[in-house]
Amino acid sequence: MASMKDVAEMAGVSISTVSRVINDTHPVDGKTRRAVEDAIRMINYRPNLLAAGLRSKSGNLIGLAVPDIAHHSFEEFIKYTEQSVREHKHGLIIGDTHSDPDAEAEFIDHLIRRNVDGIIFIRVSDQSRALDMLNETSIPYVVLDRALESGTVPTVTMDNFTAGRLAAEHLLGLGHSRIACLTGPLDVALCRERLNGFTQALSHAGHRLPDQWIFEGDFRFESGVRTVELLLKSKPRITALWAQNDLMAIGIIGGMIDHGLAVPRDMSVAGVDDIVTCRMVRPQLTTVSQPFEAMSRAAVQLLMRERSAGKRLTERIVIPTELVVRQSTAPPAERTGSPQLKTKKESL
Amino acid sequence: MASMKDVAEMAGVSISTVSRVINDTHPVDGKTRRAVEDAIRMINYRPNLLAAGLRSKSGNLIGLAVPDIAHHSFEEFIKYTEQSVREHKHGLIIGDTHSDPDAEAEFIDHLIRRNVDGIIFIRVSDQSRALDMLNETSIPYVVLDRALESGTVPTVTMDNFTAGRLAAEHLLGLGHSRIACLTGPLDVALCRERLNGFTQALSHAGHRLPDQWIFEGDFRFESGVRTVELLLKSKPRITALWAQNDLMAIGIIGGMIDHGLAVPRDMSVAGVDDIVTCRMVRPQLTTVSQPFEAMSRAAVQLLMRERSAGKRLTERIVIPTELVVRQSTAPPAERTGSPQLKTKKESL
DNA sequence: ATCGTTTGCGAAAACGATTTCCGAGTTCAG
DNA sequence: CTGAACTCGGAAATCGTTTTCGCAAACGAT
Repeated sequence: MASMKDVAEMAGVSISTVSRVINDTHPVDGKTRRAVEDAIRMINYRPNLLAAGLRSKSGNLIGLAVPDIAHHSFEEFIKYTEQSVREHKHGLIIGDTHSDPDAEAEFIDHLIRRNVDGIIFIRVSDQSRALDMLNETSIPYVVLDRALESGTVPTVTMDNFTAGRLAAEHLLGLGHSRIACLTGPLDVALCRERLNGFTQALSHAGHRLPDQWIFEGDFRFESGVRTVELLLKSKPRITALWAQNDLMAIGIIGGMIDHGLAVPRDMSVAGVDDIVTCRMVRPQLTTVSQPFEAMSRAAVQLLMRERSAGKRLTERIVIPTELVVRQSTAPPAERTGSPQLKTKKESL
Repeated sequence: MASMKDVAEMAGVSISTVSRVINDTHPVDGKTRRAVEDAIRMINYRPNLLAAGLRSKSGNLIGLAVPDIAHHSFEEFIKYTEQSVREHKHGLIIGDTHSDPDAEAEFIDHLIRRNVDGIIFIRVSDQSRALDMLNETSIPYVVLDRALESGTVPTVTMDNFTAGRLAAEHLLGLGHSRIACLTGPLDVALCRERLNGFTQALSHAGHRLPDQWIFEGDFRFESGVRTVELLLKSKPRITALWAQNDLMAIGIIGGMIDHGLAVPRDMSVAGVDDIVTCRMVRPQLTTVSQPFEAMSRAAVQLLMRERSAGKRLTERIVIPTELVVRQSTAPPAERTGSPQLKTKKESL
């Protein structure tokens, strides 16, 4: 591989000058500059990023820690983060933590050793060692999608409160009043936040959300399926359900179909995220969008700003969200006299 | 950050010895070794990967070039590749090429400058510049999932021929004889390979696959939806359809439901890949599995072997596949006298 | 005419590891 | 007892950049 030295020799200048031409870090005479550029092209020179990073203490890298790479709720974060990182002329190094603190710490250790310029966490846990490790360095980091309790960590989240409110208002608007909710793990702040928005909108409309209508899930498809079983057992006669993410909502739909029930006929279902799968299932899922691209961009930009500011910023960026109406929600069916109810195998 | 020098001083040895302890590259006396290890722990020393990589010409990195990070058919490749790479104590740097040769070349350039130890392509195109660039270096690479025409490139693929055969045999076994196929782009070798296995199994059973029953798609969900429109226009009276990937198969199911048709009642549908979405849609999709994990592991291992062999290997690894039967396939319905046919809005 | 300031460039010192070379002491076979 | 081989470890070169320092020439303002 050709090195700067080769370029310098070929162009008849010093190594320093070559570096200056490449990085535009100091004025260089037009003629000299052209000579260097020609030489670079001539011998197909590629600046070595390890050497540059070693000296300048910037690996030209961003790290991305994800709890599960193949999880549908994260794939778009990964995609847009990569895109944004690349626009900033950096590389993206990705690590799957499997939600395991040890794996996470190991990955962060690896990143530190690589002189990364910043790290993005998707859904780090509150008691993660990783953030402590990073606080001993000067490496900027951002937590995406999950605000932490401690207010000192920079985060980028969607407007979770409004998400809950939008879902509730949509269902209320269709005429529903007996509405249940399938939440994520309630020890996670964003779930409580979404739930707050949801209940507040309900109570504004004069409705309550009794505790028996709140189901706690784990954000995975199976949660939704299992919740249908619970519903069939307790038969709370609800007419609509809002799941706090799409995967669970799709699980609800699947579970209902498995029991001979139909959505939205027998129950309206809505979710959160607007993952691509929403358009693949039937009925297509009504949902509140997670602004994946805007959030990813904001996270990368925050990192870059933090780097150039040279100090930790503790911003909490909140990206607005909106409702996407599709097929899984409709006005509540009349409970009696409806002919199809008679042919149903089961009912809620 | 502490450096080797600090460790050496603290342990009262030379830098070389510290390096030898860390890399186990030369015998070191037990006492000295312990002194060094203590010092390392004491000052929380982390070897710098950039410095190490610069000198040893190994970035401890694997690059992964993907046409679309958020595409469901790839996400499991990404996940398992990351896992396998990490087991080999390397980092994974990921790039989305958007199937664009320029973006791809730019990413490869970036990787070369980082002294990566190997590169995995998912579905590189035949006329990609990237492979030429790499052939000028000594960096090993592997193409995952799509065998190239030119036999000199190391590849890891599933057994595409058998995939086609398994799909056909399954549908034949259920009693179908009028079976259509929705292929991927037919200029792609693996699609023809799958089709060959499919048609061969059909003809072994004494059936033909007429040209009008072969539809060419692009591996995306919308292809499936669109194909249903075509089927409704030409009404070929087929009873089963095999799509060459799950996304298109799920599109078929969606399109049929949109037209008041049901799967497998009105048509059996099968796919290829066994992505997680298969279990989320209703009916759950019968499919031929893509062995994501085995393929990813094989690709990473091939890279590592190539590195230690010190020369290009041109292996073509083929991983076996198997049929996964779920709900979207069933024996063909009787075409006449079937009561539900009368209530259908449309029919194939 | 003089004194700063800017422009333009080279020499050389980092950055933090690995690797080569070498030398001193031990062990062991013949 | 001797030479070869092995064990252990230090000094120094090296990887390919960036960055600091210094110097000379040109420039602009007083």
